[in-house]
Amino acid sequence: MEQVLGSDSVPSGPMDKSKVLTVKPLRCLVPIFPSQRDTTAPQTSQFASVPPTGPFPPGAAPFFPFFASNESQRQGTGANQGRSYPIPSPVPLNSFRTPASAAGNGDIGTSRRSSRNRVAADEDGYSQGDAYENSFGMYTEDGSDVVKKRKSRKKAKGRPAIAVSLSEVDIESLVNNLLKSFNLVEIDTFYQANSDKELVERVLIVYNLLRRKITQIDDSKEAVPGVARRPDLRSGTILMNKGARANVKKRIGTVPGIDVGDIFFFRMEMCLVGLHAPIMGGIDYLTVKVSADEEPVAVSIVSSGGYEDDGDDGDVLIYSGHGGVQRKDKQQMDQKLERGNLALEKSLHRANEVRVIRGVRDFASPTGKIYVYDGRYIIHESWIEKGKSGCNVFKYKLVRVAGQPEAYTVWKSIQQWKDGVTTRVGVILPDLTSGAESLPVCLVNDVDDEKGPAYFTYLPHLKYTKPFASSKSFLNCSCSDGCEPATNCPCVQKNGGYIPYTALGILLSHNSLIHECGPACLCPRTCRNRVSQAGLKIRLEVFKTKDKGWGLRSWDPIRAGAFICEYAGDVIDSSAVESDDNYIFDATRSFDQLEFVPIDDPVKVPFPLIISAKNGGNVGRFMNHSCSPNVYWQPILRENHDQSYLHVGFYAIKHIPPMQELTYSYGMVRTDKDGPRRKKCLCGSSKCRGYFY
DNA sequence: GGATGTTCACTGTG
DNA sequence: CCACAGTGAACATC
Repeated sequence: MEQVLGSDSVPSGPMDKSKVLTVKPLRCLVPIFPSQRDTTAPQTSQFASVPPTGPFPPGAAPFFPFFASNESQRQGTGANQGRSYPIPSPVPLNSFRTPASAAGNGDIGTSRRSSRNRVAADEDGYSQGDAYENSFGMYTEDGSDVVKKRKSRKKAKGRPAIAVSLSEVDIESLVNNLLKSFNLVEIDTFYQANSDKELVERVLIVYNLLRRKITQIDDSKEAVPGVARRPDLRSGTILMNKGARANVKKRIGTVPGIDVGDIFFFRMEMCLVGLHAPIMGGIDYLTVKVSADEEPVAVSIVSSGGYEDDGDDGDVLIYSGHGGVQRKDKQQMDQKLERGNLALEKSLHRANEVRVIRGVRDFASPTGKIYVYDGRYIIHESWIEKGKSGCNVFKYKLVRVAGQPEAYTVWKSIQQWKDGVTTRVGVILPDLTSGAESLPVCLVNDVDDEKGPAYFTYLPHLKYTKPFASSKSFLNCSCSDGCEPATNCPCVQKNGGYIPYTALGILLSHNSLIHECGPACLCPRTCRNRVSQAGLKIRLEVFKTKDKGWGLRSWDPIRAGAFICEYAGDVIDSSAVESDDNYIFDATRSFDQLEFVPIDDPVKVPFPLIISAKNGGNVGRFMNHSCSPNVYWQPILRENHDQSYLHVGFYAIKHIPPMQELTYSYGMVRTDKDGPRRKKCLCGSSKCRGYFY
């Protein structure tokens, strides 16, 4: 009914609202002026409120010198300095980021080939395990003093307190190692304000590594009541204080390094990369100078679901303003035209773009949410409605700017495919595994008329004719309820005292050999330490790519670290490799250090495993190569008395949105002398080597 | 009165 | 359920 009000409020401006509201705005409403610019034009810094060189928000820049000295001081005393692993010393500080301004033409990434020279270093082996693991294994005492300390630290913002608790020292050195590995130690101020894809990705990956690691540590302690269990916030604060963040400068419109469709699993992630700054609030805005006056302008909103409604059109969003809820007693009251609400109002009149992030329920983790960046919207109208309690609520109608890649609508389509409401176009087979997997795997071709890949037998698991023999005999566990962290279960011990996975089956740390429970272990199939044995958890599809044959992608969003599938097939001897076999997985190849996996010693594969999936295999055989992959593999060992079964597990490097192709690096043949096996690479990445194995 | 430092309120989340 | 943190804006001090 109020729609009537809404429709005529467009031309008549804000007067309606001030009439309805007795509240006077915090800042006066200056006269409306037309959007002074075509909104499709790039909006780089028209409203820049922060000069590129500062002054900087407190908490970021001023602390760099401090941390730098802290860093060098720590060099000799850190918890793992005594270890023999080569410290990734001053890091390949590839002098890296000359201010992005200089690279105005966006020619990034061409100078990074040098990471290759690290390959030579790995050839003489190393002890297994990684620095992070080991540095933690030593201290698992309680952290009861941590709580108090964190409070008192708040005063001296960002200053690392004198080490009180051993585990805090550990976290400090873990963080420093991570930051060094990913070249996030002292980010150029301008680059920090105006970032790019590289920085965004590195920040996100470090955030997730840190968060998972802290989760793992928390997990291994017995629950201390009162200790905050929010690794998401804790790791976020740490990175904030260290300045390891991107796009600090707020901006209207597109954020460098963030693509429409990108997904996030925590509010903190969006905060760290400058997509949406408020850690809780739904509306982000900045203040712009208008002659002598200032006014707020909205930059992004998070719609956490609930009230969007408006039927099936995924390009329209009805958004409610904030406020109107008494915090203490949860009393409802009228919303006021201030802060975010005022900013949205201003954006409406200026016809500014507003980024929209849609929160959707995460079915893999019912308590969690996934945030989908759905691109830029324009506010078309606003009005006031009476809420349930009879109080005034602001409503804004946003319409998606045309010409952007699909994002949220993809999610809607997938949901409909799953529900059987609509059918996927181009389906050749609804389940190419014929029921061999716990979930169906669709075979789809919507690009040409090829009817499917060459014949093969679907094998859900790796087939061994003979396991690797071991000289020693392994203990099996007897955890009848499944293995738990912080127990003396032999399988947990083999993993350095931890279970390598979270309760959700997310891999907790990179670069370690994963010891899963073996056939003789008495724990159930559902044990947390049998993630790769539990079958598919992600709804995958095999699809025809434009130019790379068949490929693999997912209907479900995938979290960084999630297990995707193993590489199934027949374990063969190196002498049995046929030259026309395009489905070889060869763990003895050399694998370039992945850019987004910590620069640590890579895991040594304990046995020379070669798998052929030519005649038989699983979905893993369809995953294509890429020089900048979103998936990587790790060896998994399952032991059984004196036998070892080595498996290859695929895990997500980063969060992967639905329908994005899954790729990993096939590696290089070590003795390659420009041999005949080289294949032209079509990955299309800016870092493409041009060929693979 | 401009610059800088401090405190507080506001915002849902996991 | 409830502690949690970034930010803007008001307030305080230089």
